[in-house]
Amino acid sequence: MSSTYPLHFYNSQSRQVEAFESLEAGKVKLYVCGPTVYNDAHLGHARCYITWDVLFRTLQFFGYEVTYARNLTDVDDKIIQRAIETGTTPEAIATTYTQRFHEDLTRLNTLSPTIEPKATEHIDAMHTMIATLIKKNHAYVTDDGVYFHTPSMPTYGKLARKPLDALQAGARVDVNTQKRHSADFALWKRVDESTDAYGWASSWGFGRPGWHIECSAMIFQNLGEQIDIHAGGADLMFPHHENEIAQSECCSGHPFVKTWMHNGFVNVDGEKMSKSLGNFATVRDLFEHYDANTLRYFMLGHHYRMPVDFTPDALNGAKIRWHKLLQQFAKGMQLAELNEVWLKEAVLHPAKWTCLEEKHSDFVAVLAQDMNTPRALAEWGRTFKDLKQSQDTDKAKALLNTLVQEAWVLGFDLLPALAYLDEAKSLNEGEFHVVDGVAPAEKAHVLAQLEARRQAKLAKDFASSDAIRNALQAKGLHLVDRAGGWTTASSTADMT
RNA sequence: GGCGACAUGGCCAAGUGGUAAGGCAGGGGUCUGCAAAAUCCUUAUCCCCAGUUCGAAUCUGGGUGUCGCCUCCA
Repeated sequence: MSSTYPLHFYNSQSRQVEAFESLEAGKVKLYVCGPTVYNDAHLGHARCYITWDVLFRTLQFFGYEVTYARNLTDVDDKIIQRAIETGTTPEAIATTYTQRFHEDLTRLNTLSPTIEPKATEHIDAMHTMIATLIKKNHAYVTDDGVYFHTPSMPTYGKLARKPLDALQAGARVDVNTQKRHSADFALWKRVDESTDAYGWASSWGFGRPGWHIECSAMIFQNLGEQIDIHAGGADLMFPHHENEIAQSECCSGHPFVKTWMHNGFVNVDGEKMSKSLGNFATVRDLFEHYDANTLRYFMLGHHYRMPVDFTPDALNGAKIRWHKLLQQFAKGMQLAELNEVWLKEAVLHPAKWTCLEEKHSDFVAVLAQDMNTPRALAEWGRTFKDLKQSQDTDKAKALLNTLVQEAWVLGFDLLPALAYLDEAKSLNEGEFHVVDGVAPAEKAHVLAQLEARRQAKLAKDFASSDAIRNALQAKGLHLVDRAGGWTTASSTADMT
């Protein structure tokens, strides 16, 4: 189909934008580091998974058959710590937060990855890799586990460009005297089974896997020894991804990842948002004030590699913009005489594009150039503008179809436009409308007031009509007058 | 200390050496009894200095500032 369209991505390893060529024609193996499930996802996580969701969608848009693996780290000291604190088991913590993670991501409208491997289900694969690394003299056994010996790999540090001697110079003193080199890292960590029963038997004693080996093993088992794209947060580049390369390449003897991609952070007051700094806003908290599309619009308004500063002002700007777009979309549907049934069908089956078509040209070009979503949003906005200025039913239909297809690539859910369609329809039918944010008990009263105001306006008793308007506005209701004297009232509270 | 990234209008934010996308806010017009909403129009020479070039926001060097990684972290 369109798999020949030239794609370009920034490769963190070469530090430049490269022409993308998949290992196997028409197919892409994509791996993204997933969460450690011990806490709710915050906005930083949301950015990560939205970013790579768009990459997943983009690759498909360009005709690739993508195998997208995103793991779950369900064994980790933090999970165990959390279990101890709350008097439950690590498994229970992992299950709970895995479920909550899925709920959050579903709400964020991310596509499910093709596979979602769990660390605890790949212990055997880790053991196999560790055994191979020991055999090849890249790892050694100590009293407290197994370590990867970094000097055994001459090219160690090639991703983060941190040669071993540079690491040593600036490194803080490592307390672990068992390690032969301060940069060596654990593949397997032994624990005392009598006091710490959460672990697995191994040739090197009862214990738990090191963090880095998990991802390598999950990739080897599910995608193979060589993949096209490995993505994750910029903070994972070192040491996590560096160590993955070391283990994987020393184990297999050939290149591990073709293109490394890293997303920038979400900052708060100029500082990285993180659990350790405690300055995070969870996705769940944000859902109380912002819808998923708004969060996505906010994120995609920034290039994925750049840092994003999280401020209420910026998020509100995205919210206002997004809802204007929905409104325009609904108006367009009216003009094109398209209904709810059409939208639901179009959203469900948007995949019939031909992305080289003229109508997609600018949108496609900017996405193909290192996934420039800010530009893509601008191009998308131009189509909305065309729609807004369109007087022609057929043209509007075509534009709406384009918008639906492009919304799919960016991961926006257009179904909320139906609320605006309802609003527009009800006004056409000649009635008052009260939308979100008005308590049911209040609604009858508000409708009565709106009718009284309408009568006053018809009688040109503007003093009375203005008095009613002032009273309603004092209650936090926002009035929008339409033709025929009809009015829509909505709560302004949800626009904060 | 080592390595790296970034610095664009009131705010947010793109930008492939050829003369600054888009959004929010603001200003003006239209519409409306007024207001709101909607709609149309509208606002920059790109941190500083030097250099390369016919030409630089875009390349080079030097400053200044901010952030990140080097420790768990998306």
